Amino acid sequence: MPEGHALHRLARQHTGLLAGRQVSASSPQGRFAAGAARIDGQTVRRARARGKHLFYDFAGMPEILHVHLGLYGGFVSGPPPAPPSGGALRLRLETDEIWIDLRGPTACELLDPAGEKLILARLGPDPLVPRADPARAWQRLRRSRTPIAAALLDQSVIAGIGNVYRAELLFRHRRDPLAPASRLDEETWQAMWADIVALMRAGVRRGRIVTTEPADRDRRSGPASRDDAYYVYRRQGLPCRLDGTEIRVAEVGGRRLYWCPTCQIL
DNA sequence: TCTGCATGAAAAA
DNA sequence: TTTTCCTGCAGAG
Repeated sequence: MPEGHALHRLARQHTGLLAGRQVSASSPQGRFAAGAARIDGQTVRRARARGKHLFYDFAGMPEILHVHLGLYGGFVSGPPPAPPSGGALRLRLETDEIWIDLRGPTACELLDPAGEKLILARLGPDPLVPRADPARAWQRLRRSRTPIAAALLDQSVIAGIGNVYRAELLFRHRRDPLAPASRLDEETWQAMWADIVALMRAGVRRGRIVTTEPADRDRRSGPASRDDAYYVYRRQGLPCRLDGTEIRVAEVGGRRLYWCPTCQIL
């Protein structure tokens, strides 16, 4: 489930649950045993998200916990008592009031501040970070001959967009996904940036991605089914919502891309 | 119960 | 460009 909105939501949630609290940490699976031992007994300052990365700061130590969920990773949390720690449980954090389990992450490691800086340095602007600078992304896009659909997934261009947001953003702006990124004009890019900021903020509020209706504050839930929540994502073979053309699918940038070949011609 | 696929990205080649 | 990480789910049987 993790595109950028999900990570920002987790950061907010985990800050609320852990900030100012001393945590017990363990790695029943063993793969993060040394790191968990270092964290054990520390007081959490806060959790932060940048793109699809999570960072946890601690009050009494300079190291930072870095988590990247990748495709499979996920958190589960709840009130005590914690369930038996079976399976590949990479990290469990516990306070008197909450347990948080992390399974299957691509990255779960302790970094020094320089290591964190290295990761942040290779991330493009994150639409969910206030005052993030879309011009940094524009400087990359305007010179890139790769398909716009591949460029949008490149985290060093924009941080936080995943396969759902890229397909939906391209549809909403009628862009041919296979056209070179450099074909965009600056005005279009600014409109796309404003749109992805609004879409992802709505995603944080709702806890899910919905691109087919306005980001209305009062309608937290949105459409009942996934099919109604998207214009093109995973709708291959179904009729386009706007003109009825069959939605297509192809591998672009290493992931499956969905688009309407008649609506998206700009 | 089994199989294939999935919202990601680094390492290997 | 391909492989690997190795979880969870939906759909088939």
